[in-house]
Amino acid sequence: MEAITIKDIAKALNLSTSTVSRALRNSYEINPETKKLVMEYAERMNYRPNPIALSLKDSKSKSIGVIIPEIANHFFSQLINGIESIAYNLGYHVVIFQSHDSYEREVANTNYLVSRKVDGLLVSLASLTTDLFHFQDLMERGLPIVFLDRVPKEIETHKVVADNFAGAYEATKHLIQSGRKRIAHLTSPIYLSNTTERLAGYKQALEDHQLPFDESYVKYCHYGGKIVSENEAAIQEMLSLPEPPDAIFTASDKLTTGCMAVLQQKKIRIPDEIAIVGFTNIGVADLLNPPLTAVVQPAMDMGQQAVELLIRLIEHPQKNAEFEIRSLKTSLIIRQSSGHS
Amino acid sequence: MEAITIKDIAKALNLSTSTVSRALRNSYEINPETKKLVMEYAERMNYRPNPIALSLKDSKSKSIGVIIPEIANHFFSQLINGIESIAYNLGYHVVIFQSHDSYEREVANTNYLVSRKVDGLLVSLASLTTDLFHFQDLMERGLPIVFLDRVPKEIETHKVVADNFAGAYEATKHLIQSGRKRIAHLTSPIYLSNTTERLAGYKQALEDHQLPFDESYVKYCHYGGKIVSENEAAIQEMLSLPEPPDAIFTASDKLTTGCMAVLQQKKIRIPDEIAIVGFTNIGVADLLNPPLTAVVQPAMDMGQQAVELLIRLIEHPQKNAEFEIRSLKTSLIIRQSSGHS
DNA sequence: ATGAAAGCGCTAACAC
DNA sequence: GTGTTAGCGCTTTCAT
Repeated sequence: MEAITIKDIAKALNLSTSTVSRALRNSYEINPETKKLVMEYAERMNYRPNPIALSLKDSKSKSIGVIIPEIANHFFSQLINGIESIAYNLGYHVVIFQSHDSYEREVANTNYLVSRKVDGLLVSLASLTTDLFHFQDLMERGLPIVFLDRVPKEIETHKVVADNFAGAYEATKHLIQSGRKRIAHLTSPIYLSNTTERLAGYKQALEDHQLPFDESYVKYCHYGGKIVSENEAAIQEMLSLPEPPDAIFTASDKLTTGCMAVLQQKKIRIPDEIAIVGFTNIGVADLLNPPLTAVVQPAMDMGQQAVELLIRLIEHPQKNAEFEIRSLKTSLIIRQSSGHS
Repeated sequence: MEAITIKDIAKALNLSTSTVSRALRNSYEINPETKKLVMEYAERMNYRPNPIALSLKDSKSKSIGVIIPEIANHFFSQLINGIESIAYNLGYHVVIFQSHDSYEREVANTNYLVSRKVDGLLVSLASLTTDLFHFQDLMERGLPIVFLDRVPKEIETHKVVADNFAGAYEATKHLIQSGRKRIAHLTSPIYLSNTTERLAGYKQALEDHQLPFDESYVKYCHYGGKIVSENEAAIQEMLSLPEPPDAIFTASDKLTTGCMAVLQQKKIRIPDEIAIVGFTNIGVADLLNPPLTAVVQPAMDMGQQAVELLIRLIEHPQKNAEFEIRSLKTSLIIRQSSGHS
């Protein structure tokens, strides 16, 4: 186990540690011969600099913290995929925490990551977070943060999101053009940027096609579909309306599959009785019954762009910053659940 | 940003750093009054020990490395879920790497993690790994490693697996009892422990029920279903047999969904023409067309038990060790794809 | 009961 | 071109 250190090399070669250090970093002031000697020996002994010592030295840990609602979710696991791939190539490692959509856990994770000295934070907000002090405070103290997917309006920094408005608009328009008149919207808590933007796209599509907007067709699920009963209740409410919907536009992975499950269990035929379009990155949309029409987010790409921005921020701190908001295109994949003929 | 250090406390309180250090660690040799003073001040200033300095001191990083084939996969993301939850509670953080089932990436990740000084490794082997030197070498140098799910026969250490034999046996038996006679098996490369064990369970079930074992009914997918064409080819071969199968037992998430996709595209009706049982943790098995009969692994639990074993190994290194192999029960969830009437 | 000093591995300012 | 030294934050002998 005992790893070889610069000191060992110095001793073996009868040099000082600084010379060795400089040689290894290919400093111009070192004699080429010495350099060669050192490098070859280091290579031969399989020397690896101790990253912890480096971290202690310049208080950089070459790691970034990621706080997301949950891992076991198609969208987020693809996001992580993108994050890891880029971070790895840029020499950073990634520490992942799940908030499970709880404000308290989000705060706890944030504090922990900061105490572990991450160089920056990548965050997708918990659905129940409304107070942003824990992030604002850190940013003021100079910690780079980039938000992605679920982003706060109130904080100025880089953000990477899907074009939720356009995605929702397209989904709703598609349902309208497939002949649906009473389109409901099953969505997450209104605090989320996602929710607001998707709701706006949905409304705009209705308006542009001369359909009335009816508040009672919009149901917010506090737990974003993770609690079955909540899901069921919301859908039951919709179905109990004097004019029940003939289509539902669902706003997330869990909400979509949850909704399909409830309809299936109630023996409501999709799309005959109710059409569905879901905002989801589920991998097997093709294989569902019926195959699911989906608004797909470029999750990998979102993850990649977010780390890039974060690492740029870490390595070139901006003073009076120009912050970017990147909005990536979603794509509507039409299958049978939307009843398109 | 500037975090408060022990030195700051010492200066503020007119004490030496060592006294402060001892007071904070509640050493018996410190005057209760001083102790109280220090602790209160530390609390008030929100002092947090610098974990990097601690790591450098005793060359423990309080982090564990995880190497798995891929994140964006139901089984593995649940596994990570379990791992993270326990590790977090025990004060460790988790660094995740994906091998993408490539031997080279597995080796590269291993080396990287070791150079980052993780305290231990949790590994699920890449499907193409046959040479285990990179792990053996580390273990001999004293690095604790625990394998899970895809484990090597040749290495002696703790291992956590699903009871693959029983799971496969049960799946196959279920197909037989549902009236199927020609049951094929679509699986991963034979090097994987999983593959061997599931194959054995499959064989045993056939034998116990007086059905012949026919080698041409078993297809190994080198890339485990991740390359569509390979999947297609394997299934095509099965279908072209003089006596094509009337059921397929698939050995993994990707293989299962891939198989369903191919059958669907070929307009082969499930389960009428071909029944399917899949070894998979896919979350929406219910919603598939048809609903999928599945052998489900206790992925969360497997992850949790594996970290526990690993951390135990890290904190109480065993000399002439007794190693555990934990084999956790799978459960067969019967739905329509297996044609059970 | 408290302080001084060394050391974990590395870098960099400052000698020479 | 190379060596000496101090310092990153903390723990831990060894003095007192």
